[in-house]
Amino acid sequence: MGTVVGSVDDCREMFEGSAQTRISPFSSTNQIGSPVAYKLVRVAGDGSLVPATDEEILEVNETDMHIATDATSQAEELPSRSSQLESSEGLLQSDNVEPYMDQVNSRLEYNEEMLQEVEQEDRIGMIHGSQLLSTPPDANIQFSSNENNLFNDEALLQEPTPISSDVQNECNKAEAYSNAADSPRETESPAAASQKPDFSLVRGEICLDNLPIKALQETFRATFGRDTTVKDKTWLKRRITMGLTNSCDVPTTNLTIKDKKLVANQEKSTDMSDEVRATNPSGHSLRGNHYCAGEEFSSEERAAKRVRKPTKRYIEELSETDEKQQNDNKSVVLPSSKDQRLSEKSEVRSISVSSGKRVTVTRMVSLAGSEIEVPFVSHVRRSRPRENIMALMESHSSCLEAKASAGDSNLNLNPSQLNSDVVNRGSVFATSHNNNEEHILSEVDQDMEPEYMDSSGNSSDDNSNVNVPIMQGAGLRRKHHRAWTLSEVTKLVEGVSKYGAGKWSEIKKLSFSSHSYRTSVDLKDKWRNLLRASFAQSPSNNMGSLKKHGSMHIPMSILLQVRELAEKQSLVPTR
DNA sequence: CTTAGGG
DNA sequence: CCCTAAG
Repeated sequence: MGTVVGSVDDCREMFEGSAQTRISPFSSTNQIGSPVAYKLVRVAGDGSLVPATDEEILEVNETDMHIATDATSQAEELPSRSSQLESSEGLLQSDNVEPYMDQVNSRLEYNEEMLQEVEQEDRIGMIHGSQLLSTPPDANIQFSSNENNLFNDEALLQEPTPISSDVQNECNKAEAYSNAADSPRETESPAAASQKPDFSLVRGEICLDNLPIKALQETFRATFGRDTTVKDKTWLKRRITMGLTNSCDVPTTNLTIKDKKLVANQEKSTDMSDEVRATNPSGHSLRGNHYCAGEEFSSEERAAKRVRKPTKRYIEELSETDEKQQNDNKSVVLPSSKDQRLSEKSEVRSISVSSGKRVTVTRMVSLAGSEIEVPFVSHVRRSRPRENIMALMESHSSCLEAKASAGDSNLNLNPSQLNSDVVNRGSVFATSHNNNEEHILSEVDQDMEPEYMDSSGNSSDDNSNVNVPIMQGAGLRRKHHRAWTLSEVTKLVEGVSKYGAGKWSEIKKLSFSSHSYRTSVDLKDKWRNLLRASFAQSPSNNMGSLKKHGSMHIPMSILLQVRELAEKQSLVPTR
């Protein structure tokens, strides 16, 4: 439907050429790159699977599944799909994209049709069993066209604005979409098909238990289209099973596969149509979604004994894991102090409070070959570093399943990272000081804060609601935004008057000792803004109408002070 | 690490 | 706010 669909060869070419980074608005990035498409899904109440949005994926990345420990809230917060639909639609409207609605709706219907077709095909394929692979070539094309439509629809839903040039975002999105649109026919992505893996091994019913490692490896290759050197039988079986069933819900016990499905592993094809619409771009319900992969894993993990759970990161990095990992694991890189700054209390709270009793939350970490138990802590990286890391990783692996190198063992680069994180935050926990600290401090701030509130109504800033708004819609930037308080501004001004502009670290140390956040850079920036404001407003006092409504109205007194100081400083640069 | 500036 | 280049 208007979407350009490349032939299988095209897909392959794109795939091999690492075309993931290529972004074409309408030809739709064909991100079937990896032969294995892991779905990040959320399990709805009825057991059906709902694809994760890209935001969810990000969230999961960040918060991992520590939220999953809070089992009760999950159930409560679990939104029905219909409500998600509503919210998503409401979102659309509020985003002023009504013009798109008709189009979107029609497209959705269309997709439903397509999905049903696919479903049918799937059934046929199942009936014919071994003929799955010999399905007409156009079947693939049809499918991918469907997927492309999905992609576009989602794009419309989430981002009425033209596709951004943000490669990273795009990649994530692409991931999510490919996930959402993945057909029940899992491994049969065009790319995989083009590589013609030997499916003879994975067809029909297989009892992996009886296979020798060699055969398992073979099967692995057939399933994922790449070789593996892993010798762990259990691991192999799990991986293969997961690949075949396209699910992570793979108990270690029952490894029999029928028709590419785990026995008693109900498919979700019927939900596909819902999924199309249910993908909620809204950040609100994300709370409830956090556990998406979490619950499944955690519950399963218990049954799965010691088998390392395939977290998302694990899966992601497994592909690019290599021999060197062994060495890397030894050296635990301690996070920079910058990482620690801004250990958001919201995080801390969510762990210590929401999980109520501090159960010895531990998680298995495979380190240097053996698995160790470490205090469970989310490797949340709310602060910059995480993004940077991701960016770096992105630039290297660039979303696409990395080289076909297979993990040599259960461990990979992750544990080290994770571990360092754990160490870091673990100490924070031990000296649970940090948690209180901020609260106390913020109280201090509040005490001298019963000040005015302005149009933005934000004097509550600081301590309380720092919940980083999960900006849905366009701009995902601004990870943490704390509105500057009047008291803060005042402090800043007086700090500048005392120590002079430019002595940000001094000011921070002496006047902002209570505000853990607000780095010297922040102060500098704020001061710059204040200057700008103070000067922009003076020439003509009729600036009122032009003033931005969102920002705080800084009292004239302060503005005047600022200007005064500014002039003073400009005359005597250093003093 | 701290500043200064550009984005 | 974020990111970086420079002391």
